[in-house]
Amino acid sequence: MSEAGEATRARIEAAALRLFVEQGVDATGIRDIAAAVGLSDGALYRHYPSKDELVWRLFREGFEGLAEELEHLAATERRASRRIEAMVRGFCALYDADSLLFRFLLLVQHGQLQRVKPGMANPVESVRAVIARGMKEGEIASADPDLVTAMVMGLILQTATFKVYGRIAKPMTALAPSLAEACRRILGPGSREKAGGPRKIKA
Amino acid sequence: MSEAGEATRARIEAAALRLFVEQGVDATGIRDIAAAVGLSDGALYRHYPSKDELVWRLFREGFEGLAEELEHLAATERRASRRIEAMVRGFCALYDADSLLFRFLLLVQHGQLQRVKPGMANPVESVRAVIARGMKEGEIASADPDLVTAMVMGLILQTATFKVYGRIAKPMTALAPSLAEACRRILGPGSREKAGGPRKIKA
Amino acid sequence: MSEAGEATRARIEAAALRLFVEQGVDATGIRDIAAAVGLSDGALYRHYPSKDELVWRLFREGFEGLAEELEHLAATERRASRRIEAMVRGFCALYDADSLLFRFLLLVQHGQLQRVKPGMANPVESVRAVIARGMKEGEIASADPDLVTAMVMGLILQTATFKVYGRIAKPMTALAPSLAEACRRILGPGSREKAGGPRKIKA
Amino acid sequence: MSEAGEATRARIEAAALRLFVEQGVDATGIRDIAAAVGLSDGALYRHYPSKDELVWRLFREGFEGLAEELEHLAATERRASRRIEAMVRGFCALYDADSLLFRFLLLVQHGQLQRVKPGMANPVESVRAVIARGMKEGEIASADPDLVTAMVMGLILQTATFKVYGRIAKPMTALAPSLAEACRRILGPGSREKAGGPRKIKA
DNA sequence: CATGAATGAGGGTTCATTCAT
DNA sequence: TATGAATGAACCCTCATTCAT
Repeated sequence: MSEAGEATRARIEAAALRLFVEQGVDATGIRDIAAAVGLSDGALYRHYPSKDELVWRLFREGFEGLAEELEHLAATERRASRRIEAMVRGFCALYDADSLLFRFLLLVQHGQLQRVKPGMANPVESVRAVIARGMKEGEIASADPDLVTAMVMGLILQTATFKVYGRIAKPMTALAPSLAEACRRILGPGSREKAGGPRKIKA
Repeated sequence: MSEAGEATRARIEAAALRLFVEQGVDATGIRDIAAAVGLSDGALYRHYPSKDELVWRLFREGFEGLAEELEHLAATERRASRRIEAMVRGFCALYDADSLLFRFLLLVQHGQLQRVKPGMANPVESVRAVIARGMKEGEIASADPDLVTAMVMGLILQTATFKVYGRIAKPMTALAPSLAEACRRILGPGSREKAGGPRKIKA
Repeated sequence: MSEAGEATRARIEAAALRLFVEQGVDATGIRDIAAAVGLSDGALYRHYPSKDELVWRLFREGFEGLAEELEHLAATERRASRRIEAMVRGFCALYDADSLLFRFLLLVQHGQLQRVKPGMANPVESVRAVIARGMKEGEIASADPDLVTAMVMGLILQTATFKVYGRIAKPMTALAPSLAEACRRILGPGSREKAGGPRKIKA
Repeated sequence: MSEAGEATRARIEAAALRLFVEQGVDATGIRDIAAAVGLSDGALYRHYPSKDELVWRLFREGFEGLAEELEHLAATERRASRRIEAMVRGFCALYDADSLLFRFLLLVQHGQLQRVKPGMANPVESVRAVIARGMKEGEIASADPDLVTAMVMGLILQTATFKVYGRIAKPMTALAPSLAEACRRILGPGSREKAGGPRKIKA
């Protein structure tokens, strides 16, 4: 009972994710998903109360899962620069392992972000927390943490986006060192670093 | 006729842009736009052959207009680093002047980018061209130009996105110096620069 | 414009009323109505925002129209017994002229009555008002006006219902004198009437 | 099995009756009923072959049960006027004891009456038989028995309906004497009664 | 007996688009 | 040009019913 239900649910999620990414959410009908899974339309409603809810759950799982993974990654390191690097590498590995999920996240974020509640695990907050802490502890140059977070995330996400559109062919994992180095430069050395490095970004 | 037609068309575009950004493209009906302009539904078809076409024209105008503006900006400077800075400042100024347009571009890009033909003016190509040329001429550290383009653009675009969601309050113009500085760091010094700067990004 | 719209609306109402009575409201689809009018399904929504609203408007028009007619009828007479008689005769005439409307009212009342707002014209209130006034002015035997209203209305409505089911063949108009006489008996003589008549109903 | 089956069936009927009255038959799904009883949807089909059948059996049981009760009541008395009074009192007592059943009967009658076959016990026929016999035996004024039946029944049913809608607060039992008195007046004295009473209704 | 996943027809409704006026 | 009635396909969803477990 639970077994068959679970399996069906997983197949629905996989099919929905793929179709949403391939055709867009609005262009993908509940019937398309059902047909892809080999089910009738009505059957989907045993597993999800509505299409909106299906989209939201897919988004939420990926969104929160990513945040938790990033936080886990950050927790494995003690210095800010190493934390960032771990997160960058981790993200790249996740992307290569399941790019569909990230393309979906990228695709629907504008519609779903407003449903994200303050208490939820949130990758943006995860990154921001590492950066803000690094600034406070003097390992990262002081600056507006939101701006720096935006820049660091944009770096990564736009690279992933370029991959989606075929502008970049290499796997993200191969680019991880370069992305990490770019992050390092943007973050700059904190006050506790030895002098002589590049000046910080203030903003 | 042309005069009144032009004016009507401008009002349609303005209303459509606003509604598309506020509610999403699919959630905005032809009737919503017509009502916002004070027209009946059928009347819109005097000006645009279809909703898809309206979206595409809006996208294309903004997309090509941005590319042309960026190229114009780049042409005002002779050194790569100055070109980049001019483009960053120019983009920020444009964003502050008409953020709706950029939000629209950000919103619909995933659906429209595939319609962009090679010959069209393209902001990504504009940025990439400046970067590639800077590399060839030794003003920018050699690296994969696509990767560097992605990183530079991501920097800017994600910051703009953060603004959209209220994470960042300052106008983009105020952030332009910081964004330009970040770009400079990512691009690194070329082989013709004096030694002692940070190492280049290779990727 | 208005002309064609009005005409279509009238045809929709007539078809809907007939189908609702023939098959029941829930068993009648929007498509059935559209087909009966020779329209496509979507076209109905230019005239009515929803099926529920169509039902409600039909009910409301009939309900309020009946109330107004009854009040008009009552206003033509000065003595309570004559008022009642006028209302009974009037109702019977209306029924014979448009039995579909009354069958519809009878059919959907249980679902629509809760939407009736206190301020609305209401046939029950109209009848009750005449009865209550007759009691106050001593022309009708004092009793619980709600109970008496129920009895008087039930008299009439159940007769109409019997007609619907074919138990009674004669037109309501032919039965009006008998119905009026029955009402008279139920209402009884007021304190101002001469003695010797039947005793009043107290309840 | 029979024992548990019987109990389950009773719980299903009680839940169905309540939900049908509260929400309407069409608005009440098989799932609502199942959930109210603590069963799964499919399980109901062990007890009833279809929803229509469930509705019909509920109606039939109440309809025939009422007829039988009325006939039993009528059989306890020998004079027509006493018979009517007994039926009125009996109906009122039944209503107060199980108003849900009568509300259900009132609610679904328009849809179910056409399934009533001539041979079935039928409260309308029961009442009509008493009235017709009373006329034949000279205890009730001669008139169209169907009309008189309609009037008598309407008297009672509309009062019950008013109770449903809160227009009348007292229990039906308390109103029984008034209702009986009203019936007496409508029926009038037969030819065997002493002179001087009110004239008969002819119709 | 009971479960709950699945069916599939049908529900009301929306919407881009057309066209007579 | 502009209107708004009309189209018709497609949408998401509900629901009575069936059936393997």
